[in-house]
Amino acid sequence: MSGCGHEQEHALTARSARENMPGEEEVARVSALFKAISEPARLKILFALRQGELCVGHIVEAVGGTQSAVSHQLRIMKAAGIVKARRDGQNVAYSLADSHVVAVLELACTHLHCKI
Amino acid sequence: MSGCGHEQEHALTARSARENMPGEEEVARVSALFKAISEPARLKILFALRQGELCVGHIVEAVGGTQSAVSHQLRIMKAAGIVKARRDGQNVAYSLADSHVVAVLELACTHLHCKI
DNA sequence: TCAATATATGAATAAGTATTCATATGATAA
DNA sequence: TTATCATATGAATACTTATTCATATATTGA
Repeated sequence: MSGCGHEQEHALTARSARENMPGEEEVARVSALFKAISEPARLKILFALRQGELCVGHIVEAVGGTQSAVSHQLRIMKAAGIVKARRDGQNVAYSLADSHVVAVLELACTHLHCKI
Repeated sequence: MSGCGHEQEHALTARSARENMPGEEEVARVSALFKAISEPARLKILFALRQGELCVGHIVEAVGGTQSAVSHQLRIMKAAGIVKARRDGQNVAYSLADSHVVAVLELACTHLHCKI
């Protein structure tokens, strides 16, 4: 396996990595969160909602695609705790669940050296 | 489409969303980044590398799975600019490309109210 | 050079996920 | 209540992505 030249240094790191490895359930939750914001179509919805609350019809206008697809995507992000919904008469208005989402987005953009 | 009750407020937001929507290419880059860190197997590798540089053999020990699968996952994360590789004799040592990655991870955990 | 070890990779299959289509639900106004 | 508009959803298909298996490459020591 690892007759690694840095046995001394790496062995400690490896042991520490095993000991500090989060459990399957926590890993799954983090995974679900990133999956929910990793599809281009959903990212566009997030970028739109960054400007403020929007009802589904306006989201469809802003990001393109069909009403059905957008609705499915909103459901996934709502289940992941990324957006929240509020019924408003015939419409349903969506908004970002909290500020962490935008912060994660902006940090990612910083990493990519892009000026979104 | 949207005879939305909040026409006045939402119309401005919707226009702003359209105007500030990043281009396809930028969306794709952000998407690729989040995809790269969204698989449980890859997340585990990131959690391991958070402790410091590790060669492939040690990563396999820390996260489980086959050598081949881990190698494929490392390739994906390297292509996404998340980890970097350094040959060290027979081994290849991997480490996190920069601190933004850990920051994104930790922010995500904050969002999920988990104490990783 | 040969054998041994560590890592990488192409191709196939398996698994997972998005999109579409048809239709259902919920709300309003007539 | 009925017609209409906005949104949601189940099921099927299409698409994308991960994992496996076999094997290739690279490095070191004998």
